[in-house]
Amino acid sequence: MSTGTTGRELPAAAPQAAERHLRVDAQRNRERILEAASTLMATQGIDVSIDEIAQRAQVGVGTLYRNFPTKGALFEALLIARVKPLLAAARSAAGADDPGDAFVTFVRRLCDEFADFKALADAMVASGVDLSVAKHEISGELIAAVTVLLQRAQQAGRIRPDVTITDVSAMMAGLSHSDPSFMNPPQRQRCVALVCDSLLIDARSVLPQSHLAHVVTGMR
Amino acid sequence: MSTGTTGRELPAAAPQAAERHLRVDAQRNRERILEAASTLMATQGIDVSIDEIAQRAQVGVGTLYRNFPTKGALFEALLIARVKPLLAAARSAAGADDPGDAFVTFVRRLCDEFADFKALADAMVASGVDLSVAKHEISGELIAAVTVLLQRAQQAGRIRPDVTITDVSAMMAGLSHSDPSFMNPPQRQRCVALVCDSLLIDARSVLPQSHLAHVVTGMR
DNA sequence: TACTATACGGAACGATGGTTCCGCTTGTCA
DNA sequence: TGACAAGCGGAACCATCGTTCCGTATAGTA
Repeated sequence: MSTGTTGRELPAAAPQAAERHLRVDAQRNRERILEAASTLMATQGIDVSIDEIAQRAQVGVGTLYRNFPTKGALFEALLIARVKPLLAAARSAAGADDPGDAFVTFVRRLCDEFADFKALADAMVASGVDLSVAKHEISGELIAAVTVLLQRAQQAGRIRPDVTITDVSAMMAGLSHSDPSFMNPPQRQRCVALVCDSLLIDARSVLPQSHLAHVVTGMR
Repeated sequence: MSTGTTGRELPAAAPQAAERHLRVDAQRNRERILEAASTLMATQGIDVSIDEIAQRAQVGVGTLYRNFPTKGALFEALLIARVKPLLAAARSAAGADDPGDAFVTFVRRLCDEFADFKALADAMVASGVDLSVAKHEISGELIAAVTVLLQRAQQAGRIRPDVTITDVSAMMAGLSHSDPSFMNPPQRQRCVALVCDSLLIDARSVLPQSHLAHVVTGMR
């Protein structure tokens, strides 16, 4: 997929490194691009412009496109790097002693990740498809892992049995809004706690303080 | 414009419409524009292009701009028309016998509205600011009315006391996603039920079926 | 009917943003 | 050190979209 139609051979975003022998400056630039993109997508999400990324990485847009054939490819490369540890976490959580707690912990982590890297939330929201229909391999694996986690927690009698993985996905996507004006990280934590309360059979958590502590906004 | 809950008149839209004496063709075109915009924004949200609206209304873009100086103005005119009945509903709900049920009913209606008119959801999400900080007058009134409704329900011991209006706004905004691939109306209803369960002190609703066309949610 | 203020249509404009092209630079290797 | 493939930068291209402008059409009126 994504071979440049011009026949210009490009190091593919994901399965590179091994065969391809990059010149040292090219290697350095590639890393710069990834770092810049990661930083910017963390705060601005998918809406960062290519120009801005290239500028921050101190390369020209041409260089960026030599490494990643489209904006989507760059985006995906970063996303996969983010999702992989989540996948591992979900799998290990599924084997935990208390699947109920493990589930809640994982959901919390997922939402923290959204807060740390807006692009991830954007991906889940804008093309929520990816995570519920397993369009991409990695997304499919994640959703599969979370499904197992959810089932274990339900079998253990901790999560209400009528909740589906689609419900969970949808709620997570809902919490992914990153409009900082009111869905800031502390607020998100409160909402996560509420959502978890609704999923758990016998829980009523103490809501974390809202933005009084760290965040200064004009509200309230 | 699908749900004919009540005669939701399309707006006379602007304050100046009263004194201005429009030519009959101009009047007709204005109505066509509002109708086209309403239809398109219901499904596509704020992202509809002006060209598309003008085309559907069978007028030129110039005509559209003569009636509404910016895209935002047109958008706002439609939005106000949508929010007004909601405002009335919130106010009347605040005086209901059982504020807890009234609160839940209102929240459900709000989400239905999102499903029927994506632009409303977009407004709440993209500039969620409007509803939580009362940037616009009508938004401020709505949030004030819902605040009263929430407080009554809390005083009646139905809604957990640690929940704030900001929590409610944030959750509502979260549920406003309209990616039809997985946050379709039936799915949204399930999520609304879950959210309501998390807000209520002593409730565990029966989740509506996800694939049925119309659903009855029984609250206990 | 003739006149004119009002309204109309849609080409053109300017901003934005992703993508391509190509002349120039530089790392690498013999 | 010299040659050249690999890599670089960024102007230019193209598509989209909100908005403006202006020559033309017509409703309303005398």
